[in-house]
Amino acid sequence: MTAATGTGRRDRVPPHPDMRDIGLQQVLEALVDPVRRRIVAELYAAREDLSCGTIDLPVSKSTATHHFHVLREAGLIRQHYAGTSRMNALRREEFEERFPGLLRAVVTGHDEG
Amino acid sequence: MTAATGTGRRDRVPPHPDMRDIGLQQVLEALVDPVRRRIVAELYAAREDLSCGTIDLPVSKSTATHHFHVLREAGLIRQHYAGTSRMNALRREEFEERFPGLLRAVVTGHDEG
DNA sequence: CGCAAGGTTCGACCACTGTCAAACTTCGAT
DNA sequence: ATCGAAGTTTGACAGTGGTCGAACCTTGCG
Repeated sequence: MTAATGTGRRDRVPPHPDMRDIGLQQVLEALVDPVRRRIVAELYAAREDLSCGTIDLPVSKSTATHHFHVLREAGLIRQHYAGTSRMNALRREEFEERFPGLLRAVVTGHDEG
Repeated sequence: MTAATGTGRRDRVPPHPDMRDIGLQQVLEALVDPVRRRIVAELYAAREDLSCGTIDLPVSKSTATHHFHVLREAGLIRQHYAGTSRMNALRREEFEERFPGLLRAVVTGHDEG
């Protein structure tokens, strides 16, 4: 059913929310978790797509999946498949336009982890 | 040390943490709550001390007390008594120095409540 | 084909946190 | 000295969300 967004191939491309539908509440809920902030920080530093496995996290795979899901729903990352790997990238510009200064402030303010 | 900001009269001045002891985690946990963000936003706009009662919140008094406590512990506000009223003010400059851009980004990104 | 690598889904569990009512404290005014 | 206004403290409760293991699904490859 329903040919997700676009390409038409398989719906192996998960649904990404429009940035205008993202609320500050949702974003802060996403960023309050240290594991998720770590993901964001790594993507911020990497400046390129990273597979889930590339970012090593102190949690199980299923938990990691959960975190990536939350970040995607909050408009922070974009995901797509490359083989069996799921690639992740920050939605920098879009996010910056929607919440100016926020990403930087959060990524910069590192002190734990 | 430290001399809790000011008068020295009674210790009706609650303990305020040193800004250097505040972590990003703590700050985000404080700012993720809509009621607390509302408090911060009002203080941000007011630019002067406000008593707890002045800021009307959709919660009971005891809950309000809790929220102010969290904000104080997170280094976001400074409190002192004036009669039976407890006055609150943002720790603007200090906070800005410790977490540049964060306060503005959060207060600016209003969309809910 | 069959198998391993990389992720996902599904329940279940547990800790944390926001919430309130009730009783209490402190100060100012009557 | 008494009363009310403004907050605080305490205890209980409920919802949420991060966590895991186990079973499952895709894709790439030999």
